[in-house]
Parts: sequence; C-alpha cells; structure tokens
Amino acid sequence: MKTLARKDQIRLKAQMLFRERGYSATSMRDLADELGIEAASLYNHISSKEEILQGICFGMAESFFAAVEPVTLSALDPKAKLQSALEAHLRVIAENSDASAVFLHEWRHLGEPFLSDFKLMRRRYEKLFVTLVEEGIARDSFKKMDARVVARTILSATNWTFESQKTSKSDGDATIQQIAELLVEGLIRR
Amino acid sequence: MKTLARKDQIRLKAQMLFRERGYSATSMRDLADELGIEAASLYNHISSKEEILQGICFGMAESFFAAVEPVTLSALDPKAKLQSALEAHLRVIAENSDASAVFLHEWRHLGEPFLSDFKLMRRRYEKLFVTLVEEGIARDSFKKMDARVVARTILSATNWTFESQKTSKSDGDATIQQIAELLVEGLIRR
DNA sequence: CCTACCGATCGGTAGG
DNA sequence: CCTACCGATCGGTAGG
Repeated sequence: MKTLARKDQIRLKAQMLFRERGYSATSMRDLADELGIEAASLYNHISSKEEILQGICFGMAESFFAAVEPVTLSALDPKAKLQSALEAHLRVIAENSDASAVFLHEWRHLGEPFLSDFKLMRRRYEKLFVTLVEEGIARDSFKKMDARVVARTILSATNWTFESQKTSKSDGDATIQQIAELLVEGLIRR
Repeated sequence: MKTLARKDQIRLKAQMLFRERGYSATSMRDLADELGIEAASLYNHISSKEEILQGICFGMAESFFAAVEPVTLSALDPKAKLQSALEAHLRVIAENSDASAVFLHEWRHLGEPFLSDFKLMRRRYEKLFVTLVEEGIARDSFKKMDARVVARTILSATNWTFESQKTSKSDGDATIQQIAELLVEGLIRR
C-alpha cells in the first residue's frame, strides 16, 4: 500500500534526523526536504511531529521486549540466560541503531501521558535484567553484588558502546558476542 | 554566603535546563524566567546562546583532563592507575552532574569550528584510557583484549550509570568506588 | 502532494 | 536590567 510505504519512509528519515540532530533541532521542513516533498505534505501521512517520536519510542520498546522477554522465561542456567538476554538486547540495537539512539535519548520530548507510560515501560524492561542478576546470585551462580548496580552498569555499557559505532554487518556479530561475554564473564561470574 | 556573579548564575541554570530539556528545547526565555529577569537582559552577560554551551562543554573538558591526566602520568602500577583514573573521571561527573550530562549529550549542537575542536579533544581524552589499558596489557598486568573496546566499554558504563542517578553526597563516594572496582576487577585483571 | 498562509515563538538588537 | 521590537522559523491548517 502506497500510503503505508510513505509513512515508513517518513519514519526512517525521522529516525536518522532525530538521532543526528535531536528531536527538537529537527524541523518538519528538514524532514520534508529529506523526502523531497513540502512540509505540509507530511501531514497527509502523520498527524503531528510528536506522533513520529511516539512511534519510534514505543515501537522500539516492543522490539526490545519481544527479543529479551522470551529469553528470561527460558530454562537456561543463570549465566547463559543473562548472556543470551544481553545478546538479544544488543542485536536489537545493532539492527536498529538510529531508532535505538532515539529510543535512548529523545524519549524525554514525549508529552504526557506518553512520557509517563514510557518511563514505566522502561522500568519494567530494566527490571528484566535486574531479576536475571538476582536469580544468578540467589542460585549462587554469580558472585554477591548489588543487582541493580550491576544490571544498570551492564545495560549502560552496551547502550553507550553502540553510540558512536557504525556496526558494519560484518563485524557486528563479533562485537556483540565480544561485549556480552566481556561483561558477563567479567562482572558476573563468581 | 557570597552571591555568585550573574554570569555564573546563568551558567548554572543553563546547565540544569540544557540537561533536563536539551539545548535546542531550552529557550532564552526559559532561562531568563528561571533567573527572574527578561530574556533581553541575558545579553548583558553573554553574547549568544551557543556561547553558554561552549562554556559548559569546554569547561568540563578542562575539568576532566585536569583530574585524569595527572593520574596517567603517575608511577602507579597499571591496575591502580586505571582504577584511579576511573575514579577521578567519576568524581568529576559526580561533582558536576548537570554539566557532565550537557558535556556528554549536547555538544553536537556546537557550531563550527567549535564542534570539530570538541571532537578532537574528546578523542584525546578517550585515548588516555585506551593507553592505560594498552600499558596494562603490554606489562602483562591485564588479560589480553581489545584495548579500544574495553576502554570504551568502561567509559560508557561510568557515563551512563550517573545519568539517572541523583548521587546524593552521602552514597556518592561509595558508588564511585563500587563502580570503578567492579569494572576494573571484572574486566581487566588477568 | 501543493500553494498559501496562520499565530506562536525563536535568538537577538536598539536604546535608554 | 527593562521596554519595544525585529526578521526568521517553528508546527500545523485550509483548500484544492
């Protein structure tokens, strides 16, 4: 369907621009220029600038949950589970680097009630990793440590690492495993 | 209690607002309101909005170098040196959390030639940590690994960790040591 | 998807 | 530090 395709084009270009310049510094005219149309024409496909941001932020949230939640429910042992979850998280970022950067940085420009919804969702997601660490500690697979600090440190490291990386398809998988292993082996294993 | 020079007051409030809303989403009128004056009055103390951003970004750059460079030149063994450098880095962030957040996120809104200068400086700073890791590997104090990946992972973890933390004076030092130790012990020691 | 246009707000200046 | 104001640009609408 033609309209859908156009809407996707808008979203893709918006992801790029929001990542590069930030949401507030990107004008609808910038976005329209990138697509070779007039700013007014955008509104045939979307109803507001913020709607685009919402689509990116909540769409990525879905992607992250869809990738990581199944892993947390699996029967793997704690270490393998955490490492798999981390790799799943990293894979989502690697495959959607623009959208991920927007997800990580631009969500604060959401208006209410979306802002509150987003924050809640983000807490729930981080909780997945905290729980994995807690489980590992409880079952004596991980050394004893502050699960919240460790989980946050791990997520932080992964998120930031991809910030300034181009992640070419070739070395992408190697880097993902490298990082996931580095973190899990180093920080977690007793 | 001595009152701050107006220029310093402007900078402090700007740091808060730039951090909370982002540089582009913060207007000079927002900033003026926060100080209880008119927007036009700001220009008696500063010459442009971007000048404020420049002051924050390059001022923090100086703070980071001043704190970390001496450590890299010290005679400590590789592990102690890296951990000290990391703690110095973390202390600067903890003591200037608003300005650090701006330094980390808002620099991209600098115009040329400041943008290029900033990027160069940032590379030089990261290089300090890469070199520390390389030294440790060369002297067989650290396990063999990709120094650039490790250094970046460490910095990433530290930077992000303070993002959403209030860092109350009380638990600040504990957290700094906790994080620095976690990273160095876990990722680096052979 | 375009032309034509809106009110609001932007960073900044003039002049006191 | 204020009043008064500037041209530019913003997100968005009307109507075809």
